[in-house]
Amino acid sequence: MTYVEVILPLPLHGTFTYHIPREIRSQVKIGSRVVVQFGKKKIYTGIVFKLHSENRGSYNPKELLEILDESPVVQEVQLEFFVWMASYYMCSIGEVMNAAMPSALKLSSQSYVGINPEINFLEENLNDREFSLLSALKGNELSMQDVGQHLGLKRPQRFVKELAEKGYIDLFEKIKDRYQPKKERRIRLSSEFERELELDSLLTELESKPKQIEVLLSYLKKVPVLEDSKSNQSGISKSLLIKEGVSTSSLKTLVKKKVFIEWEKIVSRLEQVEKSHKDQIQLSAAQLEAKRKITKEFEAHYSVLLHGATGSGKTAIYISLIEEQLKLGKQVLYLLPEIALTTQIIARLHKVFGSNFGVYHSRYSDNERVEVWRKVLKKEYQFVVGVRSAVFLPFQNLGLIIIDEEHEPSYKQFEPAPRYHARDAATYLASLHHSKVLLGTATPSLETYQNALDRKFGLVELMERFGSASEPNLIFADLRKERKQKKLQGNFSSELVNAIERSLEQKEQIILFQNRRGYASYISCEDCSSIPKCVNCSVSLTYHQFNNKLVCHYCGFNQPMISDCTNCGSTQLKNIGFGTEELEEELEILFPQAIIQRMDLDTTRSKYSYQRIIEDFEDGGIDILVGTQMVSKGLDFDHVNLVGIFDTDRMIHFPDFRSHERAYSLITQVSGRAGRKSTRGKVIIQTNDPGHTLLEKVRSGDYKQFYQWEILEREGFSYPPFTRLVKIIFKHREKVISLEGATFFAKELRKNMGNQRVIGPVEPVVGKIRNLYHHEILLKLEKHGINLSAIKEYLFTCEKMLNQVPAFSRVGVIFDVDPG
DNA sequence: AGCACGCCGACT
DNA sequence: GTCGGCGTGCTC
Repeated sequence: MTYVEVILPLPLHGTFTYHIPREIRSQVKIGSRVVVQFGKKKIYTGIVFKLHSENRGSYNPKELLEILDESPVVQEVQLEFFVWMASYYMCSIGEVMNAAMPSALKLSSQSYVGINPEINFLEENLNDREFSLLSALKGNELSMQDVGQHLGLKRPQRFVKELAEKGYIDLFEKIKDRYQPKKERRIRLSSEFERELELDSLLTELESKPKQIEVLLSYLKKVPVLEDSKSNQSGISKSLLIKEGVSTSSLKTLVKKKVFIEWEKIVSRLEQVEKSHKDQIQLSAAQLEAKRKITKEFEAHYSVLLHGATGSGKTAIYISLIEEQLKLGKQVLYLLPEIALTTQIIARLHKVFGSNFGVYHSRYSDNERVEVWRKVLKKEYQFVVGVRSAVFLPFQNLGLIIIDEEHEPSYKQFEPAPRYHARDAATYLASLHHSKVLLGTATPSLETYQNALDRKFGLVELMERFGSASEPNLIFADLRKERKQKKLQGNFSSELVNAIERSLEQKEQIILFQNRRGYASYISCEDCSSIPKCVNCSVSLTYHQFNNKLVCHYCGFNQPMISDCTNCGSTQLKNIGFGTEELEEELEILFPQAIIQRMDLDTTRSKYSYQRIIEDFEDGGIDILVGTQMVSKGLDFDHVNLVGIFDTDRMIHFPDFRSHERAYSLITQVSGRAGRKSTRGKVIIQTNDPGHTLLEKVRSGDYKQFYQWEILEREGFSYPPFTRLVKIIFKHREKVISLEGATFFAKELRKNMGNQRVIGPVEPVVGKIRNLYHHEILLKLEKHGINLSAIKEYLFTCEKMLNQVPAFSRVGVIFDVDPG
């Protein structure tokens, strides 16, 4: 084997051939990381995909520079998974690699400049700029960016290249961001004082040095050296000892005297929790029955849908199934959407599994992710709970994948590629491992439910709420009526205001839900009705009160809040629409005595703020919690007896074929937060149209009724689950070119695929993002009797054709398979 | 993607 | 001249 095919983390199709130097030929293994040069200078980490002896391409392969791993960090099944994902979601395998691996595992190089030590130059021969750079480089290396900054040049390459040619400086590539193991300084007593006699004489010796005695006694208090000499071996962390308030300098002296030994130990960043055997889960009769049915259904199906009402205790069933798999020596992946992976659920799992499982979360740092990756690889973790990207972890023998809240749209990644759906990807992953898949939700996606009805998936229902919890009482507050009767107070119906009052009196807690999706409050001038817009995107700016700024939710552009209209100068500016901030403000006026807390992206930005709010709410430190989707999932509170839902109509009428499905599940999920224990909860849904069919279905509380109604709509308009969609997105700086490019593409598609299957091009709701104009084509493909991979090939051909037209050569094309 | 190269127009 | 701004082509 003289050549390797290497996957590089780039948006370029295919793998790249490199020659293996003879000396390292035996060490190259599939799945190991290697270091290669790609292009003129850039150095990347790639993954060995294949070994072979024939160089088929017309390229002259470069040499492999280095092998980073003795044993593979990527499993062969994973590579198979990568290949599938790249082809199904129409992206490069490099993009899959990029999404899959924590960045600390895929180092890349940066250009650096250093002084050439072999050359002596005369300062008087240098011009100002040369002198400036060379003095900055004395005993120093600078990155290309640093050079640019230092000299005030946007393109330092030109100048640097010239200097390098003169031989004054050296150019080299340096690898950045290597994984750093966490190190801890530890202290232990020198072993010669481990016995009583020596220790006594040491104490006598130190008699005149009270501070040092103090250090010693502090240590002995923490580490009982005499009683248990083994405890001295691992000693104590230095910072812990210092926290005891001992003098740092005395400790230093004692280390110098060799009384104490100080050393560095590599420690895990991951939380260590001891297993508490107290928390054996007890399943109720209904849960046991559901579990038995699941096991039964797995005999005939790979995938089973657990359709369980909110509050029916699905998690307990999962835990029980996970325990079974672990006993069989199988691995388990438990997927949760971002917002549902809370400290509550992690704490619950810790109680049962100790620290024997991994948590894979976006709040984790890259170094932490590498540690989880490595532990899965070494099989130290047989079980991982994680978000979307946890499907990429190096599992070797999965027995079960649980996808909780299966219907959640956040399982679909949109940017960047791969635009994968974690539920569907996990289902494929399971097939590679011959593993089972359990999908859990109270409100299944239409796709999944249809699969269940068609008996492609097993179906188990668990409709009984756990314990004494009862169904919440749903009340629809008619906003239109109240508006006529002038009973509305701001955004609050009298019905809701009264209910909040009662709850506050009863010392019960309240959750208010405001969905901001596709909608945000904006500013409008009352005189000329102009609206401040983002300079890069075609969206209105959202007003953020906490920092008094106008912010673009697409690109992050922001500007200070304006006091008068930029168009006509009028000071009559009006806040249109409302977000959580405005609700919070209104509440403060309506209920000045209540403690109100807002929970949304803005208030949960820092690492622990989310947790803090939840804990505060649990402890009763908050009366009213106002939030976005974050409050809808995975939180079990015992003292919430009222839930208020705002903005129902916008949810229902959002311009998207899934809006009904989304609205149904959101309302149902949020409602489930009410009355988890003993008391019957109340849910007030504010709407202008209480008679809407969707709300009728919500009221019935019967998912099947909703399904039967909505599935007809989908069939009638040929939407999923009856078809498969591919969205094709076109981007260009010029609006006309974007449109014309899309039109060209659509015409080509219609020629070969017929008029029926091709929709568009259309300008999306947000037509301009980051200064690029977007247009979209929607391709509707039948589920059966169609060669999907041939169509995908054809789409790539169309892309090439488009880019061959000089006018459209710069039109960016994105394929989004099964768009969200 | 990231980089080099080359062309152009705008400054001192 | 020299700089910054693009557009273009190429990478095993």
